Amino acid sequence: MKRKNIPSVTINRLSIYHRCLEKILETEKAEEFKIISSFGIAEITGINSAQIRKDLAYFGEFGKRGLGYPLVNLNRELKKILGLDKKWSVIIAGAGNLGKALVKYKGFQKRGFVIKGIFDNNPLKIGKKLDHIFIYDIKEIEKIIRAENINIGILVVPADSAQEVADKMVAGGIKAILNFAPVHIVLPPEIKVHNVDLSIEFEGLTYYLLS
Amino acid sequence: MKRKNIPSVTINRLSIYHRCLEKILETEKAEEFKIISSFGIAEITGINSAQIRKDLAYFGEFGKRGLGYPLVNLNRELKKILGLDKKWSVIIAGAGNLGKALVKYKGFQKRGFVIKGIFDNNPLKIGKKLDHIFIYDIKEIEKIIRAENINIGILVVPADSAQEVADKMVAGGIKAILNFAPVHIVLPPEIKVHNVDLSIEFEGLTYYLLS
DNA sequence: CACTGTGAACCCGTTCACAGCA
DNA sequence: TGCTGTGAACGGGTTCACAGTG
Repeated sequence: MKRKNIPSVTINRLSIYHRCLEKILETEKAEEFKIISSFGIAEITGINSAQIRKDLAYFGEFGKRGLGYPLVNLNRELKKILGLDKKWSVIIAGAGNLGKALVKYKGFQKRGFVIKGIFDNNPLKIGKKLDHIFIYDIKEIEKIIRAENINIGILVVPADSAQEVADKMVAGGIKAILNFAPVHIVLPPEIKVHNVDLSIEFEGLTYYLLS
Repeated sequence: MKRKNIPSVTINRLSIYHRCLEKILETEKAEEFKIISSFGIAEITGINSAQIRKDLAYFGEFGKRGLGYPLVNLNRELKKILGLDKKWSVIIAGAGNLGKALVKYKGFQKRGFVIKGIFDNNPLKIGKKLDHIFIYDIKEIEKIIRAENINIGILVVPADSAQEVADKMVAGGIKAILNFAPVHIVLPPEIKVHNVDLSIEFEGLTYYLLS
């Protein structure tokens, strides 16, 4: 796969296109021949149609000129590109409020993400279950990542311990981390890290409320 | 305030700088004269030092050449710029898992965000409390936004009802919305909307795991 | 000397506009 | 005719490099 020079925002948008198509297929009962144009997707997603065509063109020629994109086929291609045709093993480090919410979020299973365990250092939580998922001692995280061949780690621990836990994840052989802790964590370049920072989103809003 | 032409990513970074300074002041016991350089902040945040200087320069000359930025003063300025020296009234629409997690998240109070109410359409939830915050019928959202002069609405409802609830928020006079629902919502241009899309973050990771 | 503030160069994603094709 | 695919222009954020200054 020639996965080079593709802007990461493009990947984010592919994810939006995919969800858009899924929604249509869900509601309109999969008609094999249905076609959607870049303008149609633009209408729903609010993204510029030229942008959509360019994004898709990075990965192939999925459309038919004069018509548009075959809905079912494009959806399948997007799944493949994003890796959503596979199962992914996930663990969650941190059994706090956000960790709980993520465990219970049903959208993940639907997209092929399987939560294989939760980790915490609180003795009151260790050994219990959260929505049928076992809570392990954080000390075991490295071992279990290796044993279960976990792909993705979700960091929802306090900022102070984020780096430390991330290091353990990497030691266990994890390849990607979604970091909710509000700190910059430093890891080997081959580890893919995405940061989700809720405070930033809030503080961005208040800024604009002042003007 | 000359709040024009400033990239929104700059605002996000200001928020990071602010948190960085807060952290230092917290741990090192506020020394009024302490100075930090753009290189120092760069070290901690992983952001290019020229970038940091340029971001700060949008809002004034806070530093001293040859020395750096006075820690306490810069922190105060950032607070002012981001509007974190004020109290903000917030409501949450949707008492699901994520809504619950947000209510319980203590970082908000610390930053001046006061949650004034939660809204849901589930009769089993209406009238109860979540972490001392009352759960109202979603039908009352417009009324209460107006009565309580709410600034910010958090949308954590299902995608299907996101637009509808957002419209109600706007009708009530809300000025900014943080949208966790995975749909594109259309609102008047004067309403500031930020989207937080967790699925996108996950699907971005799986893409990179394939290459 | 060290570090800020900033014009200029650079880089890269977005948008335009249109040739190509069903 | 209608819409894709794409080269080219555009726009704007990032990085560089250095003058300015305590």
